[in-house]
Amino acid sequence: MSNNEIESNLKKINPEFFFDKPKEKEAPRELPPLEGAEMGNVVTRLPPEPNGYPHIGHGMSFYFNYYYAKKYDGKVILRFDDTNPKKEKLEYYDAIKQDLKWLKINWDEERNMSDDMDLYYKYALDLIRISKAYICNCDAEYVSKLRYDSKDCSCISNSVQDNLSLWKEMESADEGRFSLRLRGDMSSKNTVMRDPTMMRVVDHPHPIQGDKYRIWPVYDFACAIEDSVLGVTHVLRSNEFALRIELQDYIRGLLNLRNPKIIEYSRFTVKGAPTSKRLIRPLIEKHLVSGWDDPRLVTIRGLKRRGITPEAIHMVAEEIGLSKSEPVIDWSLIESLNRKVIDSTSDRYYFVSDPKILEVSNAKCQTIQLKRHPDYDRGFRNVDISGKFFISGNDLADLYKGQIIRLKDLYNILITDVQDDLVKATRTDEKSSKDELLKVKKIQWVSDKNVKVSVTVPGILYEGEDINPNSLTKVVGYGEKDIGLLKEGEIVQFERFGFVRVDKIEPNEVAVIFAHK
RNA sequence: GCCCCGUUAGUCUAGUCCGGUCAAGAAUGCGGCCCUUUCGAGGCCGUGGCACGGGUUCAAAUCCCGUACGGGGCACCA
Repeated sequence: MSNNEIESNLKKINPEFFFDKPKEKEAPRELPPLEGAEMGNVVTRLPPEPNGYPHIGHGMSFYFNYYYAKKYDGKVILRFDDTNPKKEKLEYYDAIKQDLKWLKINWDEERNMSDDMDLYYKYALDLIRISKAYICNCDAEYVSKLRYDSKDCSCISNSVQDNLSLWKEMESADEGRFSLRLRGDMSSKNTVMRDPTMMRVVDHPHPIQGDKYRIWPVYDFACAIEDSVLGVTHVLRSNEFALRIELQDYIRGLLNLRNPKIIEYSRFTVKGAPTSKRLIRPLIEKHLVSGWDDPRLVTIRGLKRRGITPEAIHMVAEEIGLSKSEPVIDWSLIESLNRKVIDSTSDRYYFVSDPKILEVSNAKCQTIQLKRHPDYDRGFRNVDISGKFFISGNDLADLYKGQIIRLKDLYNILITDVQDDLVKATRTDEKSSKDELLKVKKIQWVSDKNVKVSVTVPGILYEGEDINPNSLTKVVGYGEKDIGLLKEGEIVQFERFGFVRVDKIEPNEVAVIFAHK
């Protein structure tokens, strides 16, 4: 049989097989269902450490946890992981909450790990009593070496009584002298299981608890307990914690605590932007960026200042998903998603960079109305015009004598003279029929009643390993007068220039930050 | 060094557990066309990929072994 014969026979047997199925419009991307989630019974947590300002990576993580709590009609707990008094600062507790609110991520309950010190003490003593933890007085470096070699130190043979009395001693001991270590498994391939420290002395006031406590839990111990006693059902976190699941589950097992379901994903980065506090902090300290809200940074505050919206950040999270590979996204993705969010709500204004004078000889003084948005009804802006205009130097470069162009939304002009920074023209009705207008070059303009505008243009901070010294540039020009009436934080579009966010309104200048085209 | 996780178009992602419907995407980028008094938005079309090498099987992106590359862990940080 030839292929054609086979096909025609098959058509007789099952004609439906050959129908072209209509293309179904598939649903937009959505995060996958959460394993083991029951409606109304999901509890997640947002676990920031109050030691800096959150960046987009934290934002993703916050969003995932928030998203699933909402999706399953559950609860999300904001829990500050503040068990290292040396690193936490009071200002960050509040800053993080502000950033979360701006991100439109709400929480149902707020906690600090440091509120539960008594609980950690109780469980620490439980571990000692069941002989699953011991006080170790070896120095950190020595312990580290032994753990590396899977060897016990002699402290492991301390009796329960020894440990209980050493615990008392530890309460007033110098920092570094004693630690409480779990009896884990020294031969485990998973090095975090090799008798890790659970509690240690930190001789430093805590931003909330002050000097009340000197013995502090380490992350694994506090987290193992908190995730259980707070009723957390699902933990969504990045994979640097992957090896701690075994440890935290083991601790909970010893203490008869319930395990949450843990889901991991890789941390992601934005190309050319440092995406960790570890990398951002030195940039600030060396004044290579202006602060945590520098618009070149992908901190939440940096993104905000640049005009990226919370909705766009949510969309990025949904686009990336809980991926285990290591995504390196390009700014263009953020920009594209952000454009979708702001395009319909951004008023349009005219702005000319590198302004050059345009004189229109037979123009008359008048007030005209321009639409704030070409596609949506957002009202009008009034512009007073005379015969003197400013146009952008870029546009001037393409003009020539005898050319007819359109001052957008105004009228056509015939160019009569082009000099380095001056153009002369006369108003004309030529080429203004609908058909002709389609082909006529249209440029933005600003009347002589205008406002000075400076646009800060954030660029890529890193090119490969190297800092880009020209990552922040400035474009100055004139904008139509109403730009001076905008409010700080507003996002508008300068036509044929790009979207900008108003950063600061000063008496004689409006400072904006360029978001993207 | 040891251990864990990953590798699907330029980028991002679904599929991998339970092999065939996957010559695999609704994203983004790029190219083209349409629309538009913005180089924005919108619409349509196109471009382009299963890291590599073996094996198992009638059949492998999917299972097994190995290699390479990337990330993470081995803190009295989180």
